[in-house]
Amino acid sequence: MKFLYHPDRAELNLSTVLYALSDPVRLLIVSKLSTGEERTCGDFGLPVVKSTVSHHVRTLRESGVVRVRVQGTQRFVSLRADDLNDRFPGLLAAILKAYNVSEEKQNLLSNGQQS
Amino acid sequence: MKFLYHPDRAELNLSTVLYALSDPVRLLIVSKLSTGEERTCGDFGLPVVKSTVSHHVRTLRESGVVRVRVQGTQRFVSLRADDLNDRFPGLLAAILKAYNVSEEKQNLLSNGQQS
DNA sequence: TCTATCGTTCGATTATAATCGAATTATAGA
DNA sequence: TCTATAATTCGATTATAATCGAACGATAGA
Repeated sequence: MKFLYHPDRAELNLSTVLYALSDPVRLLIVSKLSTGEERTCGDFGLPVVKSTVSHHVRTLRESGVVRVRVQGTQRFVSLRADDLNDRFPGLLAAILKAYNVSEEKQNLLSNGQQS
Repeated sequence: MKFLYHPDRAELNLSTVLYALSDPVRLLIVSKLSTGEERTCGDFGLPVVKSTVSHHVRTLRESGVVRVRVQGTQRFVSLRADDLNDRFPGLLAAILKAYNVSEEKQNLLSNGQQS
């Protein structure tokens, strides 16, 4: 069984988090997690193959943006909203709000698959 | 005389802006501009050579984070706070606040020069 | 016109990362 | 034990970018 590294709340680094959130695919993942519910890796409906999804989820996890929980053959991914809010108050909300009014999601999905 | 490209307010792109802000040197530049005053490129006191400063200022300009104004042999750089606030309300403030309470500035400057 | 200053550009190096497909691992369930 | 499923890892490719030093360009001022 693999150990999945997650940085502690106090170790969250601003540039690292901003970098993790600066990729369109990863922004889409975070947007889909913003309801607060968990999703499995296969459940994101992303326009990239599964090994690429795995790479992006790992980047988000190692930066501290998401938490990954193993159950059986699946990984349940959730937003670390509380930790992010503690360290960077208002940041996640501002990014999600900006993302939702932008057309970035549409740009990404118009060449890929749907919700 | 060179024409300096600046994206319009409406063209600001979230992932591009986040990427521009995900570099420690560029975060330091933005932090120093956050008083609202202009600075020249040579005036940032960064721990990198001037060609690297030029590269970072260009990245910030082309992403829409800063405006660059030419006067004589100098470039006056300022934050596009109004444009960023219009498109991404709260984002800049959250990032600056997070940056100021972090130790990233210290990390960067401890190996370089001061203020 | 000469020179110093400010900044950009260029070329090179090095590092990082986004992406894919194939192979692999781990687990649940028949 | 066998098989299907979920996801990771690996290797390769391609692209991007951070950094430096050297050369260049533009301008102000002597």
